[in-house]
Amino acid sequence: MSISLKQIRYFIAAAESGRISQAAVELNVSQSAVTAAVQQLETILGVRLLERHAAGVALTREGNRFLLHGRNIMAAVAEAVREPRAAGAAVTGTVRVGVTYTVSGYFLPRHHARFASSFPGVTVSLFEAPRDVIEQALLDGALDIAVMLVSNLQARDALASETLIRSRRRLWLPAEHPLLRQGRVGLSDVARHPYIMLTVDEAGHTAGRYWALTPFRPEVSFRTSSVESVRSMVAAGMGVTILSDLVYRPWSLEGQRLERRQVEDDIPTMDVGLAWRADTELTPAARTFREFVNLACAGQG
Amino acid sequence: MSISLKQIRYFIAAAESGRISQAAVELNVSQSAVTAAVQQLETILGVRLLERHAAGVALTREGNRFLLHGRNIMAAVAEAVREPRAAGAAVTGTVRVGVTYTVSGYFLPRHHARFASSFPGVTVSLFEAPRDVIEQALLDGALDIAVMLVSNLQARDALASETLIRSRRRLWLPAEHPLLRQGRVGLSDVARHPYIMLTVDEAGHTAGRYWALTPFRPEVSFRTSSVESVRSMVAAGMGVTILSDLVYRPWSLEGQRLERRQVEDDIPTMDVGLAWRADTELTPAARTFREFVNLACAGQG
DNA sequence: CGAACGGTATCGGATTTTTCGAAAACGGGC
DNA sequence: GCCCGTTTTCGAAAAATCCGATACCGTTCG
Repeated sequence: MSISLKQIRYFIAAAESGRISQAAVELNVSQSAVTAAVQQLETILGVRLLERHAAGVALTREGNRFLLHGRNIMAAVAEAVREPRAAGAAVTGTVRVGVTYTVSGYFLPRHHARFASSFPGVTVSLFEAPRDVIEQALLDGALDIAVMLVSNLQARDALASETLIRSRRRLWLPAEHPLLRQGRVGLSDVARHPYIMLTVDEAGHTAGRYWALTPFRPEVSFRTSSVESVRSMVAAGMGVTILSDLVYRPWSLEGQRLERRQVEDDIPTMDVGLAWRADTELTPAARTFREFVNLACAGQG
Repeated sequence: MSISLKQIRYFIAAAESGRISQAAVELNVSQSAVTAAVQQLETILGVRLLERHAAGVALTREGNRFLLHGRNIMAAVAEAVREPRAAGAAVTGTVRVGVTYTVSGYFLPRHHARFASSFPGVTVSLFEAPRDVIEQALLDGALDIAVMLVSNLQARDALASETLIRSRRRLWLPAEHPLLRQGRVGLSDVARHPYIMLTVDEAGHTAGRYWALTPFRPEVSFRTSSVESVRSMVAAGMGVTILSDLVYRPWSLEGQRLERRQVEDDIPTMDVGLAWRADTELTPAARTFREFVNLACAGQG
């Protein structure tokens, strides 16, 4: 049997009032219904959520934690039900969106078609460029909004930004690589193998930041601006690399397998997000775009 | 009748496979069950979610939108069910938390007791100070993490941060104020009335930023570092102010009523969030604290 | 020490909801 | 105009939920 919203609603009421019988009154159901709902929840989760006392019930640690989750779920449901009628049929206009390399290939495509069908009146005009060009275009007013790696953002004062997803960077290896069999893998181990360096989206610069915290340096054997090329070279055993899960695929174009491993050292995540000019209001079309992408990325951050 | 998780699950399956009958097979239920679930959903929401064609079903605009919400809900549920057993009973240690004025009075109390009971092994050591002092303490390693107004953060390179909640800033007015009856209210209107300026948490500096975008200036009649005092003075009709919803209460300490109105001009939100030193890993206790506060604030941002 | 009290757990029966399978209606494509 | 795959409809069967009464348990008070 599976969890249900009713169980969550009853549990929240019981937790908040501190008495099952009181919660039952507030919910306009019988006390036994609330008791049963909480018990079902406890059975499914395999945890005791409430401590039963003579004076009522109190939350256990796990109950406390689940209460937070439960409230989030109910909030998400309320948001979903909240006037789905006004689904922006009326919004029209053009939104000029700047994107960087990684974003245009690996992030935006998932959402683009969906946005177009949700908002037929809004035209998305895409513009791919390096980070600095996009920042300037935003400041000049040539772009309304940008989807980019916000961790690389420079003009933090003049541009507002928000993070949409965080993608973990991990070590990419060919199948049968010795590091796959090793217990722990750190940057010191990576430094002993040829390294394929990606050069787009300031990947080299980012890599420099976390390598700089160690005494080691990657032994770069090849630099390329193509992720497909990185995959092929790693799969062919010509080197290893560290890149984000967002651009990872288990197969190279030639069909050879790629493996992936967590690195012990602390490597920052790759943060994809939105940026726009801070001191001007977004156009209606841009605001719509922002809301949509936010919604589409919620709950997978 | 109310929405249920089953309906959402069935709808998502139908939307993804594009055929109700196919979705039914995947869900191991009959076609009619899926049909009924989608219809119930459509009835409750008052919107058509799927277009029925001879070849199957396609999402409407509203269906598209609801699909995103539905996925978020299911993700939230999955997260809630995911091993609630390991609810950090084992985590022990001390986390040194820096807070600024607004946070310590209006944000943290809600979560503090709850955190303490969820993680009895973790001691929270609180330290209230102005923003600049806290930033320095983070950099010095005297604090593990801080809860503060991240929009005011200065050391953006050395400190990592994330936003927890955004609180809208609105105009506070005494009951029966003429601006309450006016159609639209902008900063130009506010400038014509005496203004009570709060001086804590760089509120004055923040206010300066959005006033600077207009030709108007607030006619400051009084400056204070006490929010209670602001409330009392506004309630008594001695002036108006613009402050965030987080610190708003409908009554002053004397029991007089306060009203609140949206301002036409674009006023930035007050963003409460976490900050910590970027180049060192969080301690286990600090990580626990971070995860907890994130969870507690999800779905109300 | 025992009875009264306030609370939760349990149980059987009634009710509501959900599900199923078959048949009917629908819409394109040939 | 008919065929095919699909969705909708419908009544009966199954499942679940709910209720109310009762049993139970710990505290408090006489």
